[in-house]
Amino acid sequence: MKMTYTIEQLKDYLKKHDIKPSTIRIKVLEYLLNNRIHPTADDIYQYLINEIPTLSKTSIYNTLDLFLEKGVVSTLSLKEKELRYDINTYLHGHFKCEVCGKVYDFPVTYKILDVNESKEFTIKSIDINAYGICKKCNEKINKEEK
Amino acid sequence: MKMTYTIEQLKDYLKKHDIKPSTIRIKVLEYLLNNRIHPTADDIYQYLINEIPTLSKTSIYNTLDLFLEKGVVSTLSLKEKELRYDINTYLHGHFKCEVCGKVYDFPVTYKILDVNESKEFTIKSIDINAYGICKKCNEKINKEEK
DNA sequence: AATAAAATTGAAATTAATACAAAATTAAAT
DNA sequence: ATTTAATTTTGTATTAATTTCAATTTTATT
Ligand SMILES: [Mn+2]
Ligand SMILES: [Mn+2]
Ligand SMILES: [Zn+2]
Ligand SMILES: [Zn+2]
Repeated sequence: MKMTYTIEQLKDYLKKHDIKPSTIRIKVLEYLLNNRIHPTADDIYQYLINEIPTLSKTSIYNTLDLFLEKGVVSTLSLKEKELRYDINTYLHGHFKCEVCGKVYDFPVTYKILDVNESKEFTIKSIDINAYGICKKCNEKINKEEK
Repeated sequence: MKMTYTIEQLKDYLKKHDIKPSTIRIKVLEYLLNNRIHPTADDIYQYLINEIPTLSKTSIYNTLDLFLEKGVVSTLSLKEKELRYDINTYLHGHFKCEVCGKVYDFPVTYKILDVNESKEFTIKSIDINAYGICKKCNEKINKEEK
């Protein structure tokens, strides 16, 4: 993991979101900022257990629930059992490759928000989740076929 | 539940989707066609257990998995534990009211498919899920406030 | 240093979904 | 019609992500 943020920066990030900085919270935030792979709670746990041997899974859930409440993360409910977490809370779409399992971001134009014109609902958030095959996997498949 | 379909119609519906009609499959299909509320497997089970006292939950899962495989239903992965099923497999968006919990359909313009222009992914399906407050709940809240 | 508040842990409970073999039903073959 | 094979349904056990919650540890306050 690239070390891109100083402890002070991470602490400020949390404070700005009305979260008291603790060791675990800083580590989880650092992981999320440096690993933008839409990790699951377990992904985060498996990585951090190396750094904090006494770490419990519950602490990861506690931290992520708090982050969610304070708007530090958003969740991705893709068609899989585990919930994923995203440190990027700005409007953007997600694409899951059904071959390699990776989840990619893609830009979403404001056109999509035309939906919001509807008088029926007050929309607070929108998720746009696409499924298919990514470029890399497509190329691999084409190679094998020829 | 309004009886809108004859047994023969239900059988044909299944046959057209390459599914052998059985009692349970017909009943599940009938439920899905007459109750367009995006039910969970348990919703379907709780209703049908009254009609088929020997019914098992596994049969509901088996049936829904088969329906999914044959394209009779699509699934909704909203930010909740249970998966929901939709007999409407045409492109449309979903709105979940965070107050009453109901899931509504809304039309999706083809604009959204501009996303598909991307050279990075081959998109096979798109889910558009919105969250917020529905009209009914909004009105109720406004009344209480005044 | 003593006390209170907050954060973390660990074990147990919950629960949607899955696995799978046995039983029951339906279809095909004799 | 009876036997045999194929399919469907059931029931039990298992899995695994998440939740609950009381006990412990850490941090902040007096
Ligand atoms: Mn993202
Ligand atoms: Mn729908
Ligand atoms: Zn891929
Ligand atoms: Zn509502």
